[in-house]
Amino acid sequence: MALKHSRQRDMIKAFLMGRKDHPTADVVYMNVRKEFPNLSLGTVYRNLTLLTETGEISRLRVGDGVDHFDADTSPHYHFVCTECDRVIDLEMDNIDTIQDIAGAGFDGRIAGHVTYFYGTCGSCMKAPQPGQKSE
Amino acid sequence: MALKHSRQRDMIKAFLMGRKDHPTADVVYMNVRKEFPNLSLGTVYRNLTLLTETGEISRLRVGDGVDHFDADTSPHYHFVCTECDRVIDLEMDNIDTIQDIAGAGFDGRIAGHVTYFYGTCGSCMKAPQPGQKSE
DNA sequence: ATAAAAATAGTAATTGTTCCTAATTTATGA
DNA sequence: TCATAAATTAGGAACAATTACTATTTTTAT
Repeated sequence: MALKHSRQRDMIKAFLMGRKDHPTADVVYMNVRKEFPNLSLGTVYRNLTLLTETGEISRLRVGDGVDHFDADTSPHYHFVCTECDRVIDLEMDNIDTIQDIAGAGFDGRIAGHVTYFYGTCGSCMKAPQPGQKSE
Repeated sequence: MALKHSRQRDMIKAFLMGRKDHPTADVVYMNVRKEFPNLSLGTVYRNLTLLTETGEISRLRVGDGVDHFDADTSPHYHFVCTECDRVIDLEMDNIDTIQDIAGAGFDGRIAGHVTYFYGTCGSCMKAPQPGQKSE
């Protein structure tokens, strides 16, 4: 089970590191494929899972039914725009105290939490009507 | 489009109200079916969505890839046990200030947030090894 | 160079969910 | 009470995201 090197995995990780949005497996596939035409979607999924397991990237489940991936593994939170569906990094103070608040009076052990914020992003607030759902 | 009454919808809602765990569509289907043998899975999904839209129940996306439903629509948080997968209600103080913390220095408008806590629940902490995944 | 282990491409299968259609139920009101 | 229209249903097909399978190709250590 010793990890072996693979060009595909390198490309996938490099692609993710070059983006500040949070692409889905399909977006990774579509893009990496441009330079690696016979890349397989299964390979993308397998490597995204593998990289998640080794902690090199992280998997984001923001509730839209599709997994997003983030090469920035430092602890931070995400905002999901309900207009354009973009997933945006938030720079904000630590809120780990919510775990203490949640743990008070709870008989189990709280190991972590997942939080995402939603609303309207800056560009959608400025922008007119047209929903310019990006990808 | 005026809502009409339906026995199936009543049964589905009644079933949900009688449970304090947070069943998935399939669990609802399996159970309501016992008293309503020719219930269709599509009907369950459609009504769960409908009830969610009218605000009578709420949909929970805890990151396990399956939607859970909750007849308790009062604002509260959930804990997901990573051992038995149970989704448990938490009684805890308000943490809405996290939205202000997140909003500071963000150029969009934050309308809400979704948070769930995870760890080991009380009964799994007491219990021996065997993963007794319930449903 | 060789051979074992790991990874790949391509495709099939699975899962959770939504969509479709003809038949049935529900609400209305003559 | 009966007819009618609108909403809902059962059942199954369709769909989207993801995982599993398998023969072939790469990688890495000898």
